[in-house]
Amino acid sequence: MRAPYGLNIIDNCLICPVREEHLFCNLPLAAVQKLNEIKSTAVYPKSTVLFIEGQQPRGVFVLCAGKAKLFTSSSDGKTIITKISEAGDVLGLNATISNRPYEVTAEMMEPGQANFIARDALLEFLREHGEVALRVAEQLSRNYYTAYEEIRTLGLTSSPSEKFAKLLLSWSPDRGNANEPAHVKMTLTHEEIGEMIGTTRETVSRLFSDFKKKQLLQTKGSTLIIRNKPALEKMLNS
Amino acid sequence: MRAPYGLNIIDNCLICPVREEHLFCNLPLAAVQKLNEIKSTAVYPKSTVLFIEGQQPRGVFVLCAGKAKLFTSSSDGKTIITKISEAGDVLGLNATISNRPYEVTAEMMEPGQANFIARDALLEFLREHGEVALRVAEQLSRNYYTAYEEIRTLGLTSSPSEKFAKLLLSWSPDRGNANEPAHVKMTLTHEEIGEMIGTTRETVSRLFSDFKKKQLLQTKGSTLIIRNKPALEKMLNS
DNA sequence: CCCGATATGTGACTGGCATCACAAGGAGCG
DNA sequence: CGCTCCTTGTGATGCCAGTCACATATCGGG
Repeated sequence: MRAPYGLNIIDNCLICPVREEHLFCNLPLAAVQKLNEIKSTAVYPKSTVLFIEGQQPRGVFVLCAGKAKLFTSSSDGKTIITKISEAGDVLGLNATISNRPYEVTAEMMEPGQANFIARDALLEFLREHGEVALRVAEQLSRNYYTAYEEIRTLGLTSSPSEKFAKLLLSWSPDRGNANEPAHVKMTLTHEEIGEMIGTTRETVSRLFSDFKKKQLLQTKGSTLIIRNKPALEKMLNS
Repeated sequence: MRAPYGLNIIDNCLICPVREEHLFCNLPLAAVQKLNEIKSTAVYPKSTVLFIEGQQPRGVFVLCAGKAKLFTSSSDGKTIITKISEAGDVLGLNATISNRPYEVTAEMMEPGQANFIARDALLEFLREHGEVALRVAEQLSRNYYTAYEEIRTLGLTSSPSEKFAKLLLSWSPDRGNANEPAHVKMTLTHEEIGEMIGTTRETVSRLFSDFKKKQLLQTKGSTLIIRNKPALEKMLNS
């Protein structure tokens, strides 16, 4: 099956390639089948906005393919990106469960596909499948942890360079020799990086220069080579 | 029944004065009775640390009386207070549910009392009482919202004065005539206020001077009088 | 392959806030 | 009552990062 934007549509959760790894994808067969019934699938082009911060929650989106950025903005235009979501992630869960407005805006960064599950159907599903409700609670507390990481970064990390180092480390694979250069595909603009660490485009640009001069970093097209992980770690304080 | 520190002990959840309002306090009778069995009550003096960020979670604390501050610190000593908890609040829920280290330290700000529920007992209780699990999920998503508020404050609110205005507004009662001065009991030091809005003691002191000069604010002993709420609101950007 | 739009590099300037320093209130306690 | 410790007020100083401005590079679509 072929969709626009050159994607293969995944229309059955039972045979989803990311089924094993994620919240709604690793459940008893009966539950997955039920989920498969109440979801609706759609394909989205780049820059599609799935939902906007402040909207009443209509339901959750399970991202099947593509990346999405979650961000929140102030009225004067300042923006912070709180998360880059990938396939398997569930978007809008907190708002949907608590029936409060979406706390972020979700926007596709590349073409992708998502399953939508309406709020009512989800809540009914959770009431029927009590074991999944606890899983949802666990997912929510994972989200909470991520949020706390962000709070620490924003509140305890004073300098942009430290935040930048932190971000680079979060990108570099955990495993692998610490002293061996790590290669990372970088798909964000300097502007977006700035929105992730709470600084300006210009500062990010200067940070790249600095870090390259200090042999911490190297770029090759859109590939980023992290040359000195231990040195980056030494820059952290939290 | 009398306890040290001049507090009355509340040893039965069934007759707890805050029973109606909060997570574990507004449940079917059978559930409350079960909770009452698995909890253990203790009284804590000021400055007691209930748990420390990074520790493996032992269980949750239900605060029955007194206030506690939740905060996280970096290794170089910088601290941010993320929440002031009051009677009825459940502390350590996220860590306990997800079995990850406590994400904050909880410290009593005044003498108080708390019920402790061990992790194993709590999880068993939740499995038996499925309806409560969903309530827990709701509570977790409320926590998540609070965390997001904090992220917005830290990330989108640039100037200390704006953050300070935000804090003052969060203290002033929602109801009541907007133009009428609101009286608030202030129990925090400037240092602690600084830790709440991510600035220094000195800056907080100067903010008080400024705001008083601008007729926004007035102090009378430890009572704080917010004189011009609309003007404070106009200072916000998010 | 070309062109407009978008992204990036870099200099100059400036202001707000952290930092340091010290003085002066205020509370608790013997 | 007077001591000490904690908290608060306020000046002087310096620096980092935001802002503005403009040049250059790179991307993507026709």
